[in-house]
Amino acid sequence: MKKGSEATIKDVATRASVSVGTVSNVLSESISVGTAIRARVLAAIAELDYHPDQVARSLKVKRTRSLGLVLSDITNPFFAQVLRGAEDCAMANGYVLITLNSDDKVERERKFLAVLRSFRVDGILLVVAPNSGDSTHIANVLRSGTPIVCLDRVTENIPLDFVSVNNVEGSEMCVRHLIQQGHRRIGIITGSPTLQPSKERLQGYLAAMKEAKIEVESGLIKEGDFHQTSGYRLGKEFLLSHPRPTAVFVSNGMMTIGFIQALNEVQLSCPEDIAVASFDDLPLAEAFRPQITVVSQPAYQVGFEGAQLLINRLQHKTSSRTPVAICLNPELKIRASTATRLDLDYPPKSNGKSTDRPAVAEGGLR
Amino acid sequence: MKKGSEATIKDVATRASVSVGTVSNVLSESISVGTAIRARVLAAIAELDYHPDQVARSLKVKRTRSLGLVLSDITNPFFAQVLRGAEDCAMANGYVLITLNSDDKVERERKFLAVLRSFRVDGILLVVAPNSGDSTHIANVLRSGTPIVCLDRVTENIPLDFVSVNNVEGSEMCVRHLIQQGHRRIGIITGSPTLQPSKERLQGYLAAMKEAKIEVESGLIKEGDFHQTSGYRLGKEFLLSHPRPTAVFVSNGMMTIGFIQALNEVQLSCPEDIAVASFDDLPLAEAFRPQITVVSQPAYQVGFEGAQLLINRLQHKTSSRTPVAICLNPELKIRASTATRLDLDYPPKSNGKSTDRPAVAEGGLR
DNA sequence: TTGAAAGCGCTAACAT
DNA sequence: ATGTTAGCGCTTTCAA
Repeated sequence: MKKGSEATIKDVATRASVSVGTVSNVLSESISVGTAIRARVLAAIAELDYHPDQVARSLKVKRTRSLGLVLSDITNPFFAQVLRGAEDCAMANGYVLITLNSDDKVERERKFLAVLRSFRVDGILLVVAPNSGDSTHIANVLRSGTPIVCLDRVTENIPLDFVSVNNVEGSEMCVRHLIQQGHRRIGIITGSPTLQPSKERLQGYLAAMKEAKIEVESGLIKEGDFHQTSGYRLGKEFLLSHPRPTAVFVSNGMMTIGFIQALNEVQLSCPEDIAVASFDDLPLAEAFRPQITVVSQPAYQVGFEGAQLLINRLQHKTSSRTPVAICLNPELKIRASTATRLDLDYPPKSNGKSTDRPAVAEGGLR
Repeated sequence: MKKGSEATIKDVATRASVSVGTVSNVLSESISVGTAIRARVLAAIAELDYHPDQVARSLKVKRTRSLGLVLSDITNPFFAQVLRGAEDCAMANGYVLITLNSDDKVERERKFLAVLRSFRVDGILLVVAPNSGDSTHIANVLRSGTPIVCLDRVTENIPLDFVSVNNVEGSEMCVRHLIQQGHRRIGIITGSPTLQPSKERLQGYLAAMKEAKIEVESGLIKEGDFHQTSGYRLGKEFLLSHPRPTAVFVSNGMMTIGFIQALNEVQLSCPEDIAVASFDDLPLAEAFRPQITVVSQPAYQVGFEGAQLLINRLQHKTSSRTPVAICLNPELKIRASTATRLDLDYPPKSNGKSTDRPAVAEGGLR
């Protein structure tokens, strides 16, 4: 073995005066080896600082003990948590994770899947980018024999294992809560309409409104893209509109940051002038004044269970041929941003309480 | 080639009726191949959906085209940005990134470095965990011939390439700004004293204070750990202390979130009652009311330049044997949280302005 | 320009 | 219990 390069199994064998097969046996621990020889081999391994070559091993055994994780953007705290969950599960099972950020671009997704195929990852965790119906690149991966587990969103055409959160129920709970607080004129900032969770959260909103027999004007639904800037822009629109909604449900955390920013610029206070609730818990949701009511997603768990599902498939512990769908429950955390209870009598008596809420008096309670 | 597994170069060769060597040649594009044959090979590749086996290739060429990134916690927005920078640079150069979260635990770091060695990554980007002087695991990686570039922090004993931000200057600028605003009684919440950036930020604070000839009482320095909860806990301590500091410099972003939380619980307003400045820009620093004055770090660039440096080493574009140190400049972004200018006359006239700032009158301006 | 074949480090089947 | 060896898919010499 030359300095400046890794020792090989052959170096170890030579130093311990045994055959490579024997070294391999002490390494694998499945085939028993004589105690004396075993000790010699172990000593040689330590002395040479030998680290088995996974590359060579992978070529031989046709498994790399690595998983791919393609997600939209690690900068989003939700996905950072998903990653931690997936990593913990992967490491616990001896797998290593290769993470790639698709930025929700199909071209990037396509390229990254190709890269992961070349690297021969054993399986892939995928947060699909919104695609325009063409998912041949995904189908091709499957045909090559590499299992895929979808996280957070499903593919349109291909039936796949997938782990997600009950978005419909989450936003339904949340909007129902707003309604219970007396709100009728409730706005929503949605994500891109091509994204599954975005659609479902809108759906939950609509369901809750319908349940309460509240008609939804089109102006109350504004289409964002799950990024901070759209939350800011559309927040501004809502806040400056007449009549203003009395409550807004922002359908993800990044947009909520933007919304709060808008709220601060306009001179309105929350929850007196307008109530706010958000999908996604954020470390800062509790730091804001007021603290934000949120639908909290078990993000870490999404990653962990996804990885577990994938690994089970790889080890054939999951026998069913049909896709497994795990749907985790979100949790509504009611905080100060929706604390004000609107008066349900209409028209409101001039008791002074509603003087600073013209929007409510004008259009909130029909 | 069987269905359910990847096609090999041999499959392609057979289908195109050429030798594997020829297929390899069209793939590498370095050796010219007859146009007709070339076309046949390309067709076969497409038909078989062939993806070259990087594992086999790596074994042969002794390079995996993968890099390792060991950082403390991807949940911290700073590191999420670092990752994006490193990934972009890596992908642009045909490398794939394997990211591992050490949680600043040496045992995890040790294990992960071993994993990365086994996976034969070509190089490693490392945000070192605070170690107790023992960095043999790092030295061993180097001896094996794998280059390491340190990010954000340096190792104590081993001279390594490294990319970081000028922490001393950053916090010095910031504290100097607070002093210019008339503050004298300035508190600081530090990170773990074992962490390089933490030490340096404290150092900058001390330098600015010394420069202004302000004596620093020990009570003004509180030791946190760069996590949200310590910012909250120590924030509470500061805010409830008598005399209270008139300004606090929180030395990282996570702790600032906690600090704001504390600020909201105590009935104090910022910047009137107390000014706040933070190391690390956060997406929410601008969303808070008031907007927070911050020392913004070029996090993305840290990752990008680090990866570039590493790749240059791998491709022998960086000839120097001695370690390269890149130190990026942070930027002070002055915002509303430090907007109030304290009266510099002492003792303050009873003009009503200072009545709600007993701490200033009592101990701030000596 | 193209083909044939050695060999990268490892595992596993087989031989001793 | 231990040693020997073929071969995983590829690149790269060398020969044709």
